[in-house]
Amino acid sequence: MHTVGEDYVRKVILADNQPVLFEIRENNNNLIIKILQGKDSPVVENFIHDWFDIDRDITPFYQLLSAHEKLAYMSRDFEGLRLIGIPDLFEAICWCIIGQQINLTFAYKTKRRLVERYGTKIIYEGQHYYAFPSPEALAAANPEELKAMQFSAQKIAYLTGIANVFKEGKMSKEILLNLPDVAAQQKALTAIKGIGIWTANYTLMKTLRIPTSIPYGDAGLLNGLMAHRIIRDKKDIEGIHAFFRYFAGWESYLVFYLWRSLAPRI
DNA sequence: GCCCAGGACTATG
DNA sequence: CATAGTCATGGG
Repeated sequence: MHTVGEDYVRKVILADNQPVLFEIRENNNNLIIKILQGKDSPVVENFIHDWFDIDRDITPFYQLLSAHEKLAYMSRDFEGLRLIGIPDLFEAICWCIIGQQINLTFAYKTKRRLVERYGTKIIYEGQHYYAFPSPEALAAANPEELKAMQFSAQKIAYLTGIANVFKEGKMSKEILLNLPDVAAQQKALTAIKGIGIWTANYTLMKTLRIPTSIPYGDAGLLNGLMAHRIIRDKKDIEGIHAFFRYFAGWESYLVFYLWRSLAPRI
């Protein structure tokens, strides 16, 4: 979904239904945005603000983090890391479905096949860049092709079903934003086949950036808590809640940092 | 060969 | 409401 180089990242998004390829570089604590192909639009800058959570002051989180006996190292090792969001609700949900109960390496592999087959493509300097498939494209996908990409029959049904829900306008970011509270948003999401509480919370955390809506029970999260000896038993629900209480308001950031801690060290 | 993987659904007590 | 069985397949 994006290409990372030595000192840049490139990504395609749809702005007014037209693909735009942009590049971001860092220069003296500023981000330099360059449109490589397509039409410039405020949508691009807005997307980047949302994607990187640019407008948030994360110093309160760092105060909590650096005062924590087991996690203080993160404020140095991961200095400045922001919660990378998934601004597109449809993409966030699909990514959850793809990743459910399979290892991440395999999940990325199948997602890549999906994107390269049904996504919108831009070719720039011989390189191929893709935007995530639209609900329409995925709704029209051939189940046999999806099967060949190693999606299970269940996941094919979920993905195409959700694509149709979006295509028919029965679910959208706007619909979620107009609901009164998080409980109502969770309910609206889990009413859709294939979306359980884990997917609902992950999505609300990554797309709407609701700090308290985190995927409790997530395999990676539990592993992160175990690795840092914050809990000794994955069923220690009370221990997990007590830990998150200390980081009230920054729960989602904590989850993101714990996931980060599990990634291979460079 | 075995266990686990950034779960969800359905059936059953 | 809580638990068990099922799906499905790669990665370590």
